[in-house]
Amino acid sequence: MNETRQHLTLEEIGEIAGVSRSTVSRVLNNHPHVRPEIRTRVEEVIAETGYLPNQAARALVSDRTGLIGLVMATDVDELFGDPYYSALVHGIQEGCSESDSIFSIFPVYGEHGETVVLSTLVARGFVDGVIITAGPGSERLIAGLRQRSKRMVVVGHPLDDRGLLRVDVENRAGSASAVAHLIGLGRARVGFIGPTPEYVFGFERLAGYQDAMAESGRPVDDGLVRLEEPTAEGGRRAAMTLLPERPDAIHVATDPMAVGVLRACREQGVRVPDDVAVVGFDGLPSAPPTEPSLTTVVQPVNEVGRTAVELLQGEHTEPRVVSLPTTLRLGESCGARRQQDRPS
Amino acid sequence: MNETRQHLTLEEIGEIAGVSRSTVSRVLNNHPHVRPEIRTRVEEVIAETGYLPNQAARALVSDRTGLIGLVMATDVDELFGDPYYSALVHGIQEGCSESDSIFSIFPVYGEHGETVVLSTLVARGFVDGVIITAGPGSERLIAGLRQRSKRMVVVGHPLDDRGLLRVDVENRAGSASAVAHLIGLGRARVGFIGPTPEYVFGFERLAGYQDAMAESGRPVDDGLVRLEEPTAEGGRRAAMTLLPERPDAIHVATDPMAVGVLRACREQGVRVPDDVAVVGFDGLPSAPPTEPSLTTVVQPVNEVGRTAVELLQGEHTEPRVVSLPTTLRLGESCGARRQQDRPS
DNA sequence: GAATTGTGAGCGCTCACAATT
DNA sequence: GAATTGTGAGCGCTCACAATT
Repeated sequence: MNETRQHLTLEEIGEIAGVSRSTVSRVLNNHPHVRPEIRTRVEEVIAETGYLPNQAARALVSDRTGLIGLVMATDVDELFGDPYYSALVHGIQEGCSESDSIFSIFPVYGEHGETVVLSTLVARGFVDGVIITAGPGSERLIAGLRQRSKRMVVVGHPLDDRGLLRVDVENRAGSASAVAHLIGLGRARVGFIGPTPEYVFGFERLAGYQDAMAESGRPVDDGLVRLEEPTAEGGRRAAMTLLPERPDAIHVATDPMAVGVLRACREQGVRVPDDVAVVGFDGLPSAPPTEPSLTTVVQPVNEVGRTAVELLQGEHTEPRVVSLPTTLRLGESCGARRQQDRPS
Repeated sequence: MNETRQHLTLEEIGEIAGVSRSTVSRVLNNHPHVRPEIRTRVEEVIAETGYLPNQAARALVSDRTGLIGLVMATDVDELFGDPYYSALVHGIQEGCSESDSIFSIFPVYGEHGETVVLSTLVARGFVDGVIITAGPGSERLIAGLRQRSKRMVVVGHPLDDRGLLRVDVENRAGSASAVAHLIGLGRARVGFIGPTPEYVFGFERLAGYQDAMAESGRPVDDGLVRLEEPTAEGGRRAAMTLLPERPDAIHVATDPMAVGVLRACREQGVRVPDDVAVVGFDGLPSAPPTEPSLTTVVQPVNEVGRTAVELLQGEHTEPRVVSLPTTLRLGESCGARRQQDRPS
């Protein structure tokens, strides 16, 4: 049993291989200018001894750890089970494995946790860069990180977006395309249901709705707009007060809210898509299916994750926003398919 | 704007405060033997400058990082949404914040990821210790970590359990108590549905079932035992072949499987608990509710997480298993409540 | 003489440069 | 003289010890 000795050093490996620590270091880091037979010998010794370089020493001199951290300021119970995080983590994983970084998630809990993350984790040492998602729970953390972190990429849109390196999706254009689609299907009274104002993406999606309405020459009727908490229950509540206004289409700013809207329609005997067409926003891979299936604006969360890693790796330190385009995915809830099915 | 300078050192802080780097270090690490006024002055300078110690340098000399890593060998899509991980992460969080460690999750993907974790992460440097859950997907990783890691705690029971520091729950006693409960309610033909043999906990829970049957003097009828994949669908399949044997009770080794069993009963017109009593195993906080509500053996996953951290912090390096007791939580599916409701 | 402070060395690497082939 | 190797210094801390009050 080739007992891996606890603390071999470069120096000792060099001694065994009959070279200096520098040469071993060169082999380890794939530097050129090492004679092939020496390289082979050193590699053999490394394999035999099971030597692994001390990361702390490496980090001390190179000021890099190779770690990328996703800071999750949300409560654990929420983040587990959230299809958005699932997709985002997936994308970040891909990005990290392409760039040979190690991906780690730091679940942050309470103010104490925030302090720890701010100080120990990021500001001095543990990670080369940090990815953090925007949202009401992370505003303070982002503010704190802004001053200290060498590298931070924010996913989404925090209230205070000054001077950030950000990745986002085209919320406004995405919602506009959804509403334009509904209008194109002949819907006349298009409503909007979205989250309360602390969610910036909700604002942007509302703006997209207004864009498309204005574009089509329709009056933007604030009576057809409802803002609620971005959950299924919030969507249901919003729909309960919106349906009496007799909309014939609703653009819902998040899929979970759209699930609530569908539920409200069922409860009220409103047929989807016949009476009301519904188009959501999110289109996450692991979201549960709905009945009828949901037409929705798909945000490329996987791409968002990969892009966040790329930005973190890149050289640019100046503020920058990368905005990724969305796509409209047709389901049954908007009535488009049915129309296609009809003989023309 | 008090621009945080990028790389202040202990030495520089000392210079500003008019003391040596040693004194600053003592203040930072709360060592005794520092004159109060000096301590105050140093603390002021630290606060003003926003100084934070370099973690790499600290780790290099102290051989500790303060990081504890949860290695997740499962596919991300699975682990997100799994109530077990959710509860476990919660417990580990609590344990870490009590012991002033930083908690990080390392999602591992594919063989490349395994190598990275083995070498870079654990063996030399990044984390002080590693927590990893047992399961078919993590056997190889555990084997690899076993030789290298200074500290590893395995949660659950891997096939190869030699020489490990482990935390587990009392699977056998828990299942035995469930079955004893069913027998005590007057059920005569008690069946067992559990996972296929690569899941060690399934074995143990089966053994508990057999214990309780033997204890009550009943024959252990293998015709009443079904092993399937540990999912709702697996549970349903198992029940489909077990129900024709006319059991009047079933102990199901995992709650997700029990959900499938309930579904099968519904499909077959078998009433729960009237015709068949069902007792599950898991009792996770964020598991979705069932109809009827499930009587189940509750494993203290939160405690498991905390205990894992404690073991990691502790001084013992000799192999050791901590086994935490389960509790039986009554729901409607076993018929106990109904009996209590009856006038006696 | 006990409490407080500073000095020297060293943790294990990487990098620039000098020394070797 | 170009390719290859080794030496010295230093990254920013902590610890043992010596020196100071």
